[in-house]
Amino acid sequence: MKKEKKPKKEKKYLEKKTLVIVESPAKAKTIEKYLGPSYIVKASMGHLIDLPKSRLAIDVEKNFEPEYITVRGRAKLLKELQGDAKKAETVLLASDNDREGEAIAWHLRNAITAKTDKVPIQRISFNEITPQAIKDAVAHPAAIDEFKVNAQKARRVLDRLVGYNLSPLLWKKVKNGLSAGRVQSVALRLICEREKEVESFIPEEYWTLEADFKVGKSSYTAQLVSWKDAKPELKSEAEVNAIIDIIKNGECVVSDVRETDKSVKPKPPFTTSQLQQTAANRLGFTSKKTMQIAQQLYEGVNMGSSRIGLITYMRTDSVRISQTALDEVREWIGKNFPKELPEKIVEYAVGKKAQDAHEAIRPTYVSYAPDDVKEHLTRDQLRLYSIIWERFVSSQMNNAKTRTVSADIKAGDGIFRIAGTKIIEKGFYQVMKVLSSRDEKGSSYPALKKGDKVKVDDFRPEQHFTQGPARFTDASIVKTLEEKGIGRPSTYAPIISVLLDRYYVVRSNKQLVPTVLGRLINDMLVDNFPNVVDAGFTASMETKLDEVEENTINWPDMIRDFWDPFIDRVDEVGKNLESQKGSLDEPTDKVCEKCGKPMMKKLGRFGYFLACSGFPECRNTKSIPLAKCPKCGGDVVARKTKGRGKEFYGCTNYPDCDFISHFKPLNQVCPKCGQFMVEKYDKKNGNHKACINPECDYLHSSEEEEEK
DNA sequence: CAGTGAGCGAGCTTCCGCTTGACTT
Repeated sequence: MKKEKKPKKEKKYLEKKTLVIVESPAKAKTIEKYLGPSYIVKASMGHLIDLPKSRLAIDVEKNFEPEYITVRGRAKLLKELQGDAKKAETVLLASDNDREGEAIAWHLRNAITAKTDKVPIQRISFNEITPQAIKDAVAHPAAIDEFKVNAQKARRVLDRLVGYNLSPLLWKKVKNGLSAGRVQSVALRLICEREKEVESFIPEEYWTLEADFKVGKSSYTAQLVSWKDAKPELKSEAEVNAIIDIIKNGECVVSDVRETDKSVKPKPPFTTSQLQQTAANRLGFTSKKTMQIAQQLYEGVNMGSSRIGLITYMRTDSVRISQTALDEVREWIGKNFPKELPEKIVEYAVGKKAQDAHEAIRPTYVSYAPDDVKEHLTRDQLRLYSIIWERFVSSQMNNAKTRTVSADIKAGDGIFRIAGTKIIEKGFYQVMKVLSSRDEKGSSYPALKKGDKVKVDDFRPEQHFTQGPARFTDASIVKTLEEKGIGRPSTYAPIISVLLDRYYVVRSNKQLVPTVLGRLINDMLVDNFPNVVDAGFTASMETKLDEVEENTINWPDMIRDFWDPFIDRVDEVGKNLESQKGSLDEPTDKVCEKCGKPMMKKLGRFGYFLACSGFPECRNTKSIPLAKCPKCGGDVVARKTKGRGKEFYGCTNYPDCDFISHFKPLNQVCPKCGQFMVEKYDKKNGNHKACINPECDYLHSSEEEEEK
């Protein structure tokens, strides 16, 4: 509203400035502070120019020339940057120092030179946001690396060709709206193959034997670790009883007592994948939730009067730490735990596949310990910040040391062992609150001496079954993808989300379980495109991209080698493969209440539903009944909340009946009270079944037995 | 820790990788 002369003055002032363009706005703010008033720093917020979404936009006849357009919704920002560039004295493109960043710089340069050829444009790069690193970068501008840009172009074109040819094939053969791609289809394959292993696993019975030994007043429980000089392999109760019979009346003597010290190293600071894994395992966060909260910590939290970014950038594949941060953390450790400060900086190896554009995820200021900031954070923010802070600080502290005392008790031909472990030098554990509660407890040492005569008090034989492979979780799929070089820090969480969105996979008690649809798609892809939906495909792509980057091969040649056989195969499968449409509609034993025909289970836009098999004559549909409502006897069905689309379970008689639960009903009735059972998960009991009735305490572990 | 609440039956979907707000079609 105020009209003053200021804008004009400022405009003139801007003319003399250097325009710096980075990717992230939070980064822009920090860098502007470091560079001072003669620089103006703006953010591109990722790619502004890309392939259009609505069509292939690659001319396969003309060397795979991509047709680039301004990304929808980004025209305004691009114009603004072009305008700023025109006014500026120099433009420095400071997008991330990796393949994608180089491409962003290239697109920006092209877009700016299309408007003006007066302003000099150069590329700068840095791998950490510290005043020194930024000043160094500005002092050494360079040209855009065209070969690196070509490598990104090749990657982009390849992914587009794969995704936009395989997906329509699925629309034609299975169902509209489905998708396939170099990354998501491999992730799906991993999950499906693991499921097959889970299914084909046959548990085998085995037994362990523990015995209680009495020594004076105290009693020790020891485990049989050796029988006739070999590891005991007890397959049945009879075998265990045979051993018990032999040794029950014999003499027992402590044959050996050993003390072993072990050094425990702290873990390296977090990369994105490690953060997601640890947050999933320790805090129960999904990858998506971890990234959302990390973003909040990165963007900053209101602390008193100012807003402070608490962590460094959260999408990184590197464990590298800036010298500034190392100096700071060593000073902090020296002040607070002087005995735990190592002589030298602790070094961690950066992964071979890492592009290393950013530092590890660490607190921006070590001096903000979790306790100091807790009143400014939500519970989840605090928990995530705590594991980041602890992981970083501990990574530069001394090792911890544990001592294990183990005693062997000889009983006939058997050796029973008892061991106790304690931490004898706390080292880095001293800053670990969230992470170490379990490790730190330890157990007491057995007070036994060699030669002590002991008496068996009791035998405790126990039956076990070998455990099959575990299904993937957010943590383990991200770990596996990273190990295989599939996906990037910015995509790990979205990969899981897309598999869930397509109904290829469901999450059940934190486990990723493929659906019938997911398995059908996977079988189809593996049968017809085994070399594309394979981790090896990405590995060989990366090798070739490196060659493009070194200019030893041309990117269109690389694509051509892949394309010719691929498109032939796509055409062949399109012609010859039988359509699977409708094969996913499962018959059910439910009967349509309108016409009496059986109902079918179908997958629609909003998930599974029941539809009358008399369609289109009878258009009756309904939600899938999961259980009987304990309040009114109606059907309990899955619903989604309006906001975040989180699933919950309610009665179809709503609003007449207000029954609701967020636990998933099982197809099972409580033997104690007759209400339905639900899946629950908590730290204490793990995955288990429980009765929905709050008055009823029936509960049992799902590990106990498989009911047929 | 509490609170959570359509309609789906067809045409226009989809990739991977960067990054954050969200012009109203």
